[in-house]
Amino acid sequence: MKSGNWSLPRKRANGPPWFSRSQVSSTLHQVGVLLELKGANPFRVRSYQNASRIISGLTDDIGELVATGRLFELKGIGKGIGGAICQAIEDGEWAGDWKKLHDETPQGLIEMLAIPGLGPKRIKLMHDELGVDSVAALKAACEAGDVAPMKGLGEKSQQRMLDGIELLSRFRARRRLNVGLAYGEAFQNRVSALDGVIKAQLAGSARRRRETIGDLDIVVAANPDDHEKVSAAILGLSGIADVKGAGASKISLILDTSIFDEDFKLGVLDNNVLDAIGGADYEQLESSGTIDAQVRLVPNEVFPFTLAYFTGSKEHNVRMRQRAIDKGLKLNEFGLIPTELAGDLKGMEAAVHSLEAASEEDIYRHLDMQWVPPELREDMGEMEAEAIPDLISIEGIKGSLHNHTTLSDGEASLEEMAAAARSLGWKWLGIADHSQTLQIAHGLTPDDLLEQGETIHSYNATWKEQGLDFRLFHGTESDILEGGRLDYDDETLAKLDYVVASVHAIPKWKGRDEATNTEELIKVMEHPSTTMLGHPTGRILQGREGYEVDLNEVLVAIAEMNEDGGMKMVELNASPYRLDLDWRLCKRAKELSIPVSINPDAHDLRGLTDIRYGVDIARKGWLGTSDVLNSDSAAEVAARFGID
DNA sequence: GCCGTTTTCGGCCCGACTGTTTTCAGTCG
Repeated sequence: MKSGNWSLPRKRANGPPWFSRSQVSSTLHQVGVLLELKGANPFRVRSYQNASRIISGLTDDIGELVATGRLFELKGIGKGIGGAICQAIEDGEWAGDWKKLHDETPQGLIEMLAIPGLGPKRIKLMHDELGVDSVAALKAACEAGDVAPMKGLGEKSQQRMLDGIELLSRFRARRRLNVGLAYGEAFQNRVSALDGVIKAQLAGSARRRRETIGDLDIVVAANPDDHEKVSAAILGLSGIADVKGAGASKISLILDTSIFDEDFKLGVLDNNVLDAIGGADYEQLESSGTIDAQVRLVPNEVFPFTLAYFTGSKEHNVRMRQRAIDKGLKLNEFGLIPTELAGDLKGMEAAVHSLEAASEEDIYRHLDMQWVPPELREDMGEMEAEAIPDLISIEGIKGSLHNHTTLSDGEASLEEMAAAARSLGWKWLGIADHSQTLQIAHGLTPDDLLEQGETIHSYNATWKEQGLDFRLFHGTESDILEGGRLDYDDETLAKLDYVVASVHAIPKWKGRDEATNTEELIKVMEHPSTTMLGHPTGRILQGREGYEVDLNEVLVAIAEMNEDGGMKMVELNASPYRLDLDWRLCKRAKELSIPVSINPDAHDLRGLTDIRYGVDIARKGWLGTSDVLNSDSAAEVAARFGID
């Protein structure tokens, strides 16, 4: 989940609150992991992980929760954890035993957790018995043959650890949504086409549209008589680099890029992104990449249960099982079984007594619930919600703002971008090239910018005459300069349809504290010409963390500006390298009635189609048609901008 | 560590697979 610095966060310059919500959440997560490595009671570990998730999903101000004592009303926050949070927020001091845990645990043990097939118990064993305290030390111990003779281990375990270390060094454990989905959809298509397969569907984090995906889960329905045949056919598919395990109902594979029908290509990335993810070497690495996949083979009548189970999330499943238990039912991957009929029967044997379900909808109905779209299954409010909203879909997208052309650092002309947007069925397109300060991206001078505006207006006039239902909007992606200023004079800005304000001087912003960054973002949003905040944290997924900022505070400030009839928005940057605004905060924007603008930030024609990842994340953030600017007609967008 | 029409200790979701065992522990999802 969280990566990066494994130390307790330092308190901010002025408080209380001395720490932010996200700092508290990641600290709880870390303490949970450290406890696990220490061999603590697994339920105690779970309490910390639970609390971490609860805190990360909060929208209320944490300082206020502590001050009012409402923190303790949250289910899952009790005397121990809640007390420690209060102490941290009010006094700026982390609990003594948390500090001790951090001090006593070697950094290397945490890194070892990333080795596939190696968990906290064995890591502790290696540390206690062999003094292993790093990935390198473990590798040396395996190569020296010190691991195999240990009790409960053997040659194969030792080799598995070496394989795991090799895999870790070859590729990072998680993949971005676009890459994970590309593998997943290719694999699903191949499996679906096999003889004897009734249906095959991607589950897991890919189906839930997490921003990164660890491995693929695919659920396959086939008649039991065909299972052996189907299993053999799957193992015979091209695109399989290795088979890690194969049982009667589960096959564990490693896929490589030969699963794709065509060569694996990344498309055009902007330099900012490319730098953060490792430059030109990255494409090479990705094109020789692999991904793990788990296949579950089940009879057709069991399929909905298995699909729901392996879609997860784990947290959602725990809540679902609990709900089933409350109704005298037992829910697992084989069925939903009345407890008195289940008795001591296990797995498929108990499943013959299951309530019937033709689809996931039926499972939820048996539990008196509305079907929950997979994107929402994170135990982030979906279990308590009175109604599940109608989520935005790709069909509801009529256009997007924040796209680039050859005038700045894009690779397609204005005309080409407009034509590509029309071919997607869009009714409008916004062009927002970089502003003058960003010279590395050929930021536009005021003259170039205004000339681009003239061109756009003349196209619009021509299309209107021709009766063509398409319109361009003219904007800029203005850099946010020192002191929260925009990058053009007010007179120039006033001639634009809209302004996306974004931070690009990332190192500078990362070198400052949260309060200053938050203040400057609010300042720039207050400028009358600013329409929306672009990629709000500047993060590059698996490349770099964003700058420190209290986005909740920024969103609240934007909402206040809108109270006076303003129409300020926030961007959900749809680039799979960004997906920023984070989905966890989309829900917050919705609560505050701030329109979210899903923007592909396209630098070429193919880049426009990145909108799909933005839609995925918007759905994950509970956004419906009315919450998203992109579902507006051109006339409605114009009205929001206050233009004809 | 959290929770409780179970008010105070006992339970906390559950199954497959692997490798090591000869009945089970560790890992994963």
